[in-house]
Amino acid sequence: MNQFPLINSPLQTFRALLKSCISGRNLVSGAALHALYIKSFVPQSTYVSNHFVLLYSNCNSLSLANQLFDEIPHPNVFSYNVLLNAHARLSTSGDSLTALFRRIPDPDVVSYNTLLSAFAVGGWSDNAVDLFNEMRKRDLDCDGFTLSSVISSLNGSGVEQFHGLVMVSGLDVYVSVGNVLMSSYSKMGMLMEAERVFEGMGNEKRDGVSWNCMIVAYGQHREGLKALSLFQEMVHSGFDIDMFTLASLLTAFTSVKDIRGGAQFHAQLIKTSFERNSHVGSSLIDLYSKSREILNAKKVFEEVNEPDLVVWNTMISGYSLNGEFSEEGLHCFIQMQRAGFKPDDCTFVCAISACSNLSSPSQGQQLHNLAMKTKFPSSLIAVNNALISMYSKCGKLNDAEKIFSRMPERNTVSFNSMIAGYAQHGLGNEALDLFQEMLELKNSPTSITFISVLSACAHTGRIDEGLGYFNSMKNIYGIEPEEEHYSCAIDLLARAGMFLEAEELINSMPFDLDTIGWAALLGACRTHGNLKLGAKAAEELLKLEPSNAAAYAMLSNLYATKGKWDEVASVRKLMKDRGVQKKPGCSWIELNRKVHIFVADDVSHPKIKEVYMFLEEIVEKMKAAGYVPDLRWAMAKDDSREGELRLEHHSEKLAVAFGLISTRDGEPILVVKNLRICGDCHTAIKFISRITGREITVRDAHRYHCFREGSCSCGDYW
DNA sequence: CATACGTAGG
Repeated sequence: MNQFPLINSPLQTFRALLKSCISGRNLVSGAALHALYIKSFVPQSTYVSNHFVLLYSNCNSLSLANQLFDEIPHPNVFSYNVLLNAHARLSTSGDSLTALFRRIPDPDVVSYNTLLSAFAVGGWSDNAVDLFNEMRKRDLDCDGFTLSSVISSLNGSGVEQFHGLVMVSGLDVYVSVGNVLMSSYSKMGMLMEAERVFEGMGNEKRDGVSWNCMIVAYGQHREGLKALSLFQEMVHSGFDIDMFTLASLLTAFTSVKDIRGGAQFHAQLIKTSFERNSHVGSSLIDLYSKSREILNAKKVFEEVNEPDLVVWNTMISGYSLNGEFSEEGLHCFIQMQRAGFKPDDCTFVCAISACSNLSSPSQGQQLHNLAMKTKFPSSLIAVNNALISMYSKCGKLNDAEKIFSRMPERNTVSFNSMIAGYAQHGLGNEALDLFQEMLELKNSPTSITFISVLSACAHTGRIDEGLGYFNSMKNIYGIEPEEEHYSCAIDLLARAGMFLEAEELINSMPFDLDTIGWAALLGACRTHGNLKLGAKAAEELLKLEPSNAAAYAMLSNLYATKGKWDEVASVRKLMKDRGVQKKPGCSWIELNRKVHIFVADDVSHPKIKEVYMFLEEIVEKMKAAGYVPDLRWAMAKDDSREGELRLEHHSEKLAVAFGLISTRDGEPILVVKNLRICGDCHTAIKFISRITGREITVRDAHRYHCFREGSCSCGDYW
């Protein structure tokens, strides 16, 4: 029942009704009251008008709020503040907010706070700092709202100074200020300081958010157990759990890769009110995606009650993290828009990286165009970083460079992406030059930077330099080398034929070499004809991955190089006994937005006759130029026309031939292969590039090969 | 009458 006071004056009743419409976001009754108000003889007051602006703002109608504001005869600072808040919530442009703010004749602390919080949400930290300094210049007293917004906008930088300011001005009584200090310390990697703030608050000064912040902090520092026990303590102390608590705890499980723990916790949530919650849902989707359980992620996604933008973004990101589901990721991107959501910067980052996996430059280009038409609430930097990776992975290194050079602002990830692009394309010198530039510009390298740097050194044969960087990781930058870095270092040594040093490093490293490292060692042994170590590497690799067909192939190839045909046969038998199937190789090329796929000995493509004719002709020219088919790659024992034909019909040759006959003279082409390129094809395409004068890029499962005028960018290292 | 902290992603 409505409990309106009966004896009060009509005006009081009117105000009570209006307030109930505002808090209940009841646009229909509110608008009726508005009509009544205009028609009545009640004197129009700024106070009541402000309430109507608030009503329309709460009901998400910016245009009505604007319209009504313009009709207020004498707007006061409250009127402006309410309108400013409406704009902060419902519009995206930072400039228009500032313009509105500048129209306020005499802005008060709340005006400043409202704009500051909008800056914090939008990530415009420079604007926030400027505005904060302006406040202090005007001698306006800051309060807890001011500082929590400013500190939050800075993403942790300068947290110690602000902590000092908080203490001297006595603003530590505000819980939110303590909370944002904890988050900031955690973001800066200062877990101890965050804990100290949390301890200092004590249970009486904490709220639920304080606990949530601390759980998030433990997650950020890969302290899954501490996060879990803090959660239990929180429950014990009688604090209410909310969706943020649960989402943060799930994120902590994800950060320590504790899938079991996360899934167990998920099971406990089923049949609670949080089961279909969107915050919890997005954390679960992320947990399952990062554990390569994409089907479980999808299941959670389908069960979320009202998926919001974050949920959609997480799902798209999940698909592109699980590369083989990238197609689904793009599909999801389209469905999201059909469901009425406007993609934000994060959506584009995820969708663009799906295009990287698919090697689809045309879809990537489309997304690029679309992204450029969109005004993002936060900076473009992440989108540009994703575009750099996408264009390099799609073989369009020039476009990646264009993006990089035109970026108004770059961060470490930008450099990492561009350096990785150069390294993957075999442009070791360019990669290392950019690395130097990065250091000169005082961008700190990360562990990801060093993976590209080390592989660039390996491909350019810079052994000493590479080892120097490897050692500098820990000594200069305090970055502990991980499995991948050791694998790169092994690769570096082994490619140069320094097998003793490689073995020494393997024996002294703090963990076991991973599959990538053993594979690199095996590959190098094959190139250098090191039977003994190669056999050991193959053994170790097959212990870890008994069904790695490429490992058998490389080993049998190594034996074949040495003419050890009995061993070749026994490797093949072993493979057969274990039921290992060679993954069928396939190559594809995208022309005019259509993907053409070829497998070995293909007969299905409509133009296959022309393809074979072209190959027959060019092989004759190649032979005249000195090409000798390398039958070891045909799995054929002796010289035979059959083996030659089998080579001639490898999928990458078919795709290259099709690309050449379907494009204009001089146009570069890109072919993608699901496995590593075959050695004979590698030699053959070198010849083809010289004879046809074309630039042919092949992206295989491992790296890029850019063939130009008879040589390959990989320098025959692969 | 209005404003803050915490969930996804690069």
